[in-house]
Amino acid sequence: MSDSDKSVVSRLRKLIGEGFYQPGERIGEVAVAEQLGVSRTPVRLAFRTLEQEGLLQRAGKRGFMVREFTEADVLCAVEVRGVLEGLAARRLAEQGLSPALAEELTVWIQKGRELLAKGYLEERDVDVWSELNRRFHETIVGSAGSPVIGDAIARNNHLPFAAADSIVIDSEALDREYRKLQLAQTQHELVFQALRHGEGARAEMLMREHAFIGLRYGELLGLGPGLGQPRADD
Amino acid sequence: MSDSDKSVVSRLRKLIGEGFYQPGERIGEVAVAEQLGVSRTPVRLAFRTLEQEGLLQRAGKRGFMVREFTEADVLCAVEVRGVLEGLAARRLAEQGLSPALAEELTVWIQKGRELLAKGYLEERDVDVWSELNRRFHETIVGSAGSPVIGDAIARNNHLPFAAADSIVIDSEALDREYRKLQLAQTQHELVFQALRHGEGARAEMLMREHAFIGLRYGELLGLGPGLGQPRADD
DNA sequence: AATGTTATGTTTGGATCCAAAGTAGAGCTT
DNA sequence: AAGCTCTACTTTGGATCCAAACATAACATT
Repeated sequence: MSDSDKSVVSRLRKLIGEGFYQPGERIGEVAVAEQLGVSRTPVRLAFRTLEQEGLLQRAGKRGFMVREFTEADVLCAVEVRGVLEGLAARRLAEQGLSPALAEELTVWIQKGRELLAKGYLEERDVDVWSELNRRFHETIVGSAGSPVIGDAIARNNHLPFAAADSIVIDSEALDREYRKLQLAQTQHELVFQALRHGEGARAEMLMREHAFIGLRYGELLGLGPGLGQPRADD
Repeated sequence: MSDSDKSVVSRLRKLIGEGFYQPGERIGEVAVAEQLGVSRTPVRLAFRTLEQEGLLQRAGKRGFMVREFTEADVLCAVEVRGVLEGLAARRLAEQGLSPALAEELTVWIQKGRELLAKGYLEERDVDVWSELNRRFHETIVGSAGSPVIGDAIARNNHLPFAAADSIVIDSEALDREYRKLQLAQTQHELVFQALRHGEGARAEMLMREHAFIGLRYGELLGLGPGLGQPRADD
């Protein structure tokens, strides 16, 4: 995929994620091509990619439409990531952590501890957490013995609300986010503990539960049973 | 996707699955276009689709190559299907089976019983089982409350060895296949039982284990610890 | 007036053309 | 002789052109 081709896909992904195109709306090749200032060819290629990613779906015989996602879909996508990351964690626990891998995971655990040690959260901490969180998850999934699991997770993460780094959202309420990240950090440490001790089932269930943190921790803070907020970063 | 476009994708999928192109081999647009008797455009579109499906991967800066799959990948893909179908089953058990759904599942259970009642397997029974097995799985996954899980499974099933209907293989050894299908039928009935009683965890674990049937039952028959055989149907 | 048929317009899919990027090979220089 | 550079060829990506399919609207017929 060339740079500009990739750019068409990601620009389109961004536009869809931002709700520029209404869910259910028919989306034409020419319109998008003009909008993005390219010819129809890269748009046609991008449509196929986005169809596979699940952001677009066929609109009858002709053309595509923006896929509509319900709250149930969001919940399901998070659960899917949970079971897949859980599978990765269990496999990793069963095959045993190599010293190098334990070292690697310790790094991200430690960075998390340092980030939260000062007892509050700053604006710029958000990116740091996002990065270390991503690396922690990537390391586990990438060490599960086959890229197949990671691929499945990556495909699921194309749904903009399902990705693991869609946790941190509200830069305005940093104290609430701090408590959320504290819980996330604890969960990371528990997963690591289970992995080190070869406790496959425990690692799996912890990882599954961890997936819900972006979704359900709001209830603990009295925000109601909603779905949390849309993600901030991309 | 037009008919011929779809045909290019599926014809390519078939060729790759049959090992016509060697894993790791660079695959060029012009070569494939000539081979299939179409222009480069539909081939380019198909390559994007197959890349998303995981059958092709980028070969450096230029072009694609056929993805290579190890035994570990095959095992992982089956496990991925297991946890996803397990998730669907658990959700279904937790939300409760509607009478209509129980009725629907009973049909496929019953058809399975009838198929196996005569005590042996005939050549033409293979297709019948393949169909009812597919419908049983589809019904469960399709009723899990969101298409997201089904999509994830569908994407995983693009790996030719991961699909649920890749169970039945060896039309030469029908007595061995009969015993395999007997076990599969029992597992279907146990899953159904768990679903009816709202036993989410049990339904999940049964469904997970059921995923392995195409892979591991060979060991029970003294065929060695291999991966079973490649699938027969498409 | 209502329905069916035809014609026109819109949109997608396939083919071809052109440009850009990359790779390999040959020749030159040190 | 070895390494570097320049050139030519291969291959991919983007744009445009043409054909086919589908939808819509208008007109005619019952």
